[in-house]
Amino acid sequence: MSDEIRSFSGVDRLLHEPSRTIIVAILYAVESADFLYLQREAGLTKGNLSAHLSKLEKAKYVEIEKTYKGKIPLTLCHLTDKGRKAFEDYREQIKSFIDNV
Amino acid sequence: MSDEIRSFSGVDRLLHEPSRTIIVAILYAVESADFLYLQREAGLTKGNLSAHLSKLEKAKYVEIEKTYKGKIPLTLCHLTDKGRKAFEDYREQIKSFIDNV
DNA sequence: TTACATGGTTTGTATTGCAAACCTGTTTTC
DNA sequence: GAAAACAGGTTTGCAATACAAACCATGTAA
Repeated sequence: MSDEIRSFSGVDRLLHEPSRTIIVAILYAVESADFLYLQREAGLTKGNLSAHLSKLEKAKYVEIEKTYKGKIPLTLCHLTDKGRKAFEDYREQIKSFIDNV
Repeated sequence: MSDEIRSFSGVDRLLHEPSRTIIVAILYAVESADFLYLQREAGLTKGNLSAHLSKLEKAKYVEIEKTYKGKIPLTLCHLTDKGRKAFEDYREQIKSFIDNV
């Protein structure tokens, strides 16, 4: 078996969870998104999105900024450099796996 | 966001677990493998491999045949048509995701 | 007989993904 | 101006998971 395939076991588990893959893919494209936009686009419940964002934040993959739009809260999220790189690496690894099966 | 990306949330969870992805990738290539060969190739503990194989068997993705090589047990595994197709679909979905980010 | 491989399976545990319930404030309704 | 409804999230409860360690049944060696 090729190393590309075996190395797949070391894939970034944080990004390998589909909900989070989607969240990060969105953030990768738009640079900044608010909570509700992310929720709609990713098709997640609030609780779910909140939990996933917390994990991504804890890993320093995303930065979360809590502000206000007038008087209502507004949570803005954007990918950090670390998160951006992790996502690029993840894609490379997946791609390499697929190409080597 | 493109549908390819959103549809990623519906990815086959059984195959999306790296250990199982590797197991199935091996079986996809060799048609038939025994337990210990799989263990070495996939780099898993016996317990782990046993558990993953059980899940794949329950989903009818693999067939497990317990025979003997002389007097010692020999467990042979091979992909079913269903498993083969599921793996092909999985790869397509992943590929489509990557290409559309 | 006792020890030690071989080929696995079962058990224990910590982590997870998810939805439902909850919370804090704001706006509307009466 | 109190009560109800809503917006924007967070916390809680639970079932399912991945993993390794312990276990088991059989066969071989000392």
